[in-house]
Amino acid sequence: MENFPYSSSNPNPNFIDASENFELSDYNYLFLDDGSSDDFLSQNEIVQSVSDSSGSYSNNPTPTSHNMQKVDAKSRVAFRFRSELEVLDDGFKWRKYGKKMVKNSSNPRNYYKCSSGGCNVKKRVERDNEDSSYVITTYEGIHNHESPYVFHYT
DNA sequence: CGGCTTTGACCGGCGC
DNA sequence: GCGCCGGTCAAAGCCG
Repeated sequence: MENFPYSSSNPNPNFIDASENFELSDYNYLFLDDGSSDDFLSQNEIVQSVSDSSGSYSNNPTPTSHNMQKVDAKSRVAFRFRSELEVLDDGFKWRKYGKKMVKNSSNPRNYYKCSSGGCNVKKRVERDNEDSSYVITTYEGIHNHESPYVFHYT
């Protein structure tokens, strides 16, 4: 879990605590975008890349220090993990601003924005169409503040 | 009363 | 230009 790609830009112990909601082996790092191009993978392509690789991600980038740096530059990150709850507390306050049924999925997609003032980070959450015990969460942007639940040990 | 959800409307990009 | 599709707005309602 020390390779959690968001840890460098958003140190957040509470997110790691959320691991009790799913097995670590069920945690799948999906996609990382440096923002240099706009051809973000469609949701179908993301789901496809998961079912194809069945747990091992030889074709996908792994969170190295190199692309973690890229995350800091732009950041668009998708995760897929087993969870009964759609929204697990990742330490930030989110305000929902939309819900949409997307094509090729029977499940709705929910749109959230970080409710902290001036912070423009967005997040979208949807269930995996083929295995509804999985949840796909996509983060976009970098918080201009740290999590209100980060504790400092001095 | 203030902040958040809910929900349909609205809008912009893209393909035909 | 038109309609589909995904993303966002905002009015109304809900709840503390």
